[in-house]
Amino acid sequence: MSETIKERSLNFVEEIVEADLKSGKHNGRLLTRFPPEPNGYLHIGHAKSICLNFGLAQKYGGGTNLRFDDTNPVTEDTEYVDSIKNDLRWLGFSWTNEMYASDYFDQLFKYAKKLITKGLAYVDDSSAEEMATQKGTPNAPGDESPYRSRTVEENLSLFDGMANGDFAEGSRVLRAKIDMSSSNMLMRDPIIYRIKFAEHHRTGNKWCIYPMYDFAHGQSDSIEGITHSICTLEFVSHRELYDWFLEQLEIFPSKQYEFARLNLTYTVMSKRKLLQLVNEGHVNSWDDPRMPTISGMRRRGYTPKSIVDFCDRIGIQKRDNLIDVSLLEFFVREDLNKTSTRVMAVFEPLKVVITNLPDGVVEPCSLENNPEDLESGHRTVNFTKEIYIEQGDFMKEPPAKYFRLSPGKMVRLKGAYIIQCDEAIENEDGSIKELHCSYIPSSKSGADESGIKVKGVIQWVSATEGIESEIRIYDRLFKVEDPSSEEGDFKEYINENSLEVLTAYVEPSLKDAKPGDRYQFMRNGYFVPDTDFSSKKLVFNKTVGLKEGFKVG
RNA sequence: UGGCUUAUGGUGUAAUGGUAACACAGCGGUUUUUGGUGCCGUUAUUCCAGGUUCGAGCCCUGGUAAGCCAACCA
Repeated sequence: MSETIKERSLNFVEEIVEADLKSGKHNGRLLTRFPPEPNGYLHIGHAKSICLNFGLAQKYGGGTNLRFDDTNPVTEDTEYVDSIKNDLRWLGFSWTNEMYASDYFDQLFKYAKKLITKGLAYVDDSSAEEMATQKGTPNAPGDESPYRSRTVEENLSLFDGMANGDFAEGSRVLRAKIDMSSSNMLMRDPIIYRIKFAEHHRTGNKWCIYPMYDFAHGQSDSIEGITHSICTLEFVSHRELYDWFLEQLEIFPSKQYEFARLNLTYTVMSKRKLLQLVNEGHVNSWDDPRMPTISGMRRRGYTPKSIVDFCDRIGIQKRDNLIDVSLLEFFVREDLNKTSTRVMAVFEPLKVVITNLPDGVVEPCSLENNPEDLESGHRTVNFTKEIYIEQGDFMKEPPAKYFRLSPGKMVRLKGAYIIQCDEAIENEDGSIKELHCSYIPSSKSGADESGIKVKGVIQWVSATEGIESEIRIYDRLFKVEDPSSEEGDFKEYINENSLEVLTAYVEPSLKDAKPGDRYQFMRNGYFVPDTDFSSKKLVFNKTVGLKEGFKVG
């Protein structure tokens, strides 16, 4: 094979990085950052950003800081810090430094004073409503605040007063003095500090004033020496302000670049909406397997590799996108197909009596653990006189090309024998009660001398040795592709039937399943032990189904 | 009556002035002791109108459409 692997083309951020590296900017140093606010759990959209930021550093020999953007104590909590770090590690990334915007509160306070001293910031006593009016609209310029012309000395003293707790929450703010008629609303004297008598998860009660995002993020980047500060598209108009602060403060000129956030079909991706789903009980928790959170996907059975591969494939761009969830499912199937142990489970049992197998006989059968992995070995499953098969694997009057069981027809029981259906015993209502079949003794799997060729191979579970297990099957959370763009509230489009719980018979080996084990229930799908799993009560989550070929009806 | 950003098959991503390609999805075939996997094949694409050029998805002009911006959120 002499195929030349075509070099993967660069996305626009990589092009910028390569150009900067080539031109010797920052002496070839590269430092990115992943800046979550600790007010919610990470989701698949964050994974895109994580793969970009950490991936860039890995590819070009730089570093990535994990920085918690914790400037709003009202919504933030250490619980979220821990979950974010846990998710990041699980995805397989390690950060250069663990940082907190709150570590810079002292420095930020000094920066604010510097701005005041330069005549570029002032304390404003206007109410929120008054300031909103002053702001104007995107189509009309704003008006200057009556407090805009306070002296440097007065501003300095008032700002100290704010920090000392002399003023009531909401009574005063510090604003940058820029341009009330700018076409960019963010440049119309943005608020940079507000009073909040709230306990911060790290600084406790040290502060009662907290910087706004725009007065914290760029400066934090600058303090850390971040070379490429990558964020999502809604921050494009913040860039002008970002640059303005760093320039006026005369500090390290980090640069901001923006890419389009990820949207996935049949789900929502904003933390606000996900929080609503949790708080209003539409799902059970942040790590509910239906959630697009990293923790939910982990519990659902997604692998880190499948998520990283997905992020790699969707690329980085500036246009809005809505990615088909089937692409995500492709990557998890691709990974799980190679790595998961094959086992047998029956969800809708139909009893089969093997009439020519004597009572009490137990016939050990050897089954491959994974045909895709020759190292995975074999296990023994016992064949007994009474077994269960899937109801759908028998039809009294089968359609054309139906390869499973029907009166007089044969199928192979996976890893065991070929059986023939001799008689279907019916209940009074005409439904099938059980099947009487005979097995072909010379057809044992691996030693088949019968010469019989059958097209159908089905899974089965011994009725005497199989064990019961709870199975949780998940469907898409929403009934429409893009709930956020539909009329009305997104919650009107919730799929009420996204969770189905049933009881199945599974082969005995699953009693020893452990968290993190991954299984393919043959001819069905991929399943993982849930966090509720115990050897006394087996609980499996369905990650994703196998691709379906032939469909009856 | 503004500013900014974007526009390539059904979905997503390439093509960096020179044959519009790759993945997913779909469809068909083949292999198979999973109707899975693998392998092979196949359908379908440059928002519109002008312009520059030997040549335009790419450059220019003008439209159109979509997204973002008026939180003491990030």
